[in-house]
Amino acid sequence: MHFVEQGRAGAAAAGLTERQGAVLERALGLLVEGGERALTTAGVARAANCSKESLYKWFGDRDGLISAMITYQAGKVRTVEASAGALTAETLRKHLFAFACDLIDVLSGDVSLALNRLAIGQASREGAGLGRLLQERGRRQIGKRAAALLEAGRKAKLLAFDKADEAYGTLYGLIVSDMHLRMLLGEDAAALKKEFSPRAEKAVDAFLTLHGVKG
Amino acid sequence: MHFVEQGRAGAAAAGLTERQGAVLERALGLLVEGGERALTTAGVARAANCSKESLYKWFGDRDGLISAMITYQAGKVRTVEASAGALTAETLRKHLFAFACDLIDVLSGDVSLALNRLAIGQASREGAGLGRLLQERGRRQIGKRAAALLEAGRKAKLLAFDKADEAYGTLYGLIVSDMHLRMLLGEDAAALKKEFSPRAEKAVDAFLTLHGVKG
DNA sequence: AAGATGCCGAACCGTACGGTACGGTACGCA
DNA sequence: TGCGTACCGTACCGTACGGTTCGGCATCTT
Repeated sequence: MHFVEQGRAGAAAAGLTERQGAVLERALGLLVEGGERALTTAGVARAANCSKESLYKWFGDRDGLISAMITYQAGKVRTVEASAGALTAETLRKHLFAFACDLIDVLSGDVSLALNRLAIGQASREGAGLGRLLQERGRRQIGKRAAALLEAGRKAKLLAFDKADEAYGTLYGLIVSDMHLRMLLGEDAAALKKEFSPRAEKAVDAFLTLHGVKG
Repeated sequence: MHFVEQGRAGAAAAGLTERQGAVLERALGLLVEGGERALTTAGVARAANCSKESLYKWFGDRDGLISAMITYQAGKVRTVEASAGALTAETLRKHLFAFACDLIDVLSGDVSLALNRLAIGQASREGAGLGRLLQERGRRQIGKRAAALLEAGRKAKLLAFDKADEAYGTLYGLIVSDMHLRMLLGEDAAALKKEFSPRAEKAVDAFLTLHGVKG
C-alpha cells in the first residue's frame, strides 16, 4: 500500500482542534451514508453531539463546513515517496502496477465517491469552487506521484514521451476508463472494482507498449 | 457529424404531447442554467407557462419529471449508421477519429453535463435508478456504434482484440481520460474541449498501435 | 345551449432546512 | 468565590420547496 490513512493527522495539518476533526469525521460519515440531503447542520450537530452554534462559530456556514470536510479528508491521504532505488524494466512495471491498484482503490473509496458527488452537485450552481478544491487537494497528490514515477522512468531510459502530463493522461485513461463515472452514477463500487482490478495489469502493459523503450 | 439532434422527435418516441415536449425542453433549460436547485416544480411551471397541476398529472411527481427529461433528451440523440463501405486502414482511422470527436462533443454538451450532474447527485440517496437510466439510454447508443465499428474493423482484419467491450473501454479511456470528470466538477467545458480535441488524433493513433494489425 | 374536459393561475398546507438567539452548564483563572 | 469562556440543547424565525386544492376560462362534444 502506498497511500496511508492517518488517524486525525488532517486536523492538526489544517489547524483544527481534535474536537473539530471528530465533528468533521461524523459529518463525512453522514455524507457517505445518506448523500448531500443527509448533510444538514442539525444532523451534523446531532450526530457529533455538538451544537449548531459551535458549527457556525467554527466553520462559518454550511459551505465552510463542506470545504473543511474536503481539506480534512484530503489531509488524511498521504502518498509515500517511491523508493529511489535503481529502476529496471521489471521494477518500473511493478511500480506502475502498484500505482494503478492504488488509484483504483482511492477512486472507489466511499468517502472519495461521496465528496466527488457533493462537489459535482455543487458545481452547477456556484462556480467550480469546491471542484477545484477537490481536484487540487486530492488528485494533485496522486498525480505528483505518477509524474515522479514517469519522470524516473524516462531518466532511466525505460520510458519515452514528450510531455509528462500527456503521458499521465494516457495512463490514467487506460486504467480508469469510465469506471469512475459509473461508480459516481451509483453502480456498485465493489463489483466494479472487482471487474477493473484485473484490467490494471493490462493497462500497464498497454502503457508500456505505447511509451516503453523497446529493450 | 454522426450524431443528429432532432427537434422534438423525442416527444413522439416517448408517447408525449408536443406541449409536454416543450415543457421538458424548458425544464432542461432551467437545469442547464441553474443546476438541480433551479429545477423546482414551481419554476418549471412558470418557465413553461403551464400549471403545477398539469405537471403532476403528466409526470406523476418530481422524479417522474426528471426521468421524463432524461428519456426525452436521450431520444434526441440518434447515431447514424456507419457507412458499410469496404473498410481500409485509412477509412477505419477516419471513422475512429470521427467517433472520438463526436464522443467529446456529446460528453461536453451542457445538457449532457447537467443531466449527469443531476443523476450523480441523486445516486447517493436513492439507488442507481437515474444513473442506470442515463447510462442505458445515453451511453448505450454511442457504445453500440463503437462496438459496430470495432467489429467491422476486426472482420476486415484491421483490428485485433479478444473482447470487443474491453477494446472499447481502452478506446474510451484513451479519448476521454479524466476530461469528463473535470467538466462535471465545473472546469470550463469549452476550454477543456479545446485542449482535448487535438488529443483525439493521438488517442486514435495509440489505439491503433495497441489493437491495429500491422500492415 | 349545456355539460364535460383540459388547463391555467393562485392560494394553500405541511415539512424541512439554514441560520440565530437564549438559557444552562462545566471548566479555567484570578 | 466570583467571573469569563466555551460549549451544549433547544427553541425559534424566515424561507423555500413538493404537492394539493380550487375557482375560472376556453374549447370541444352532443
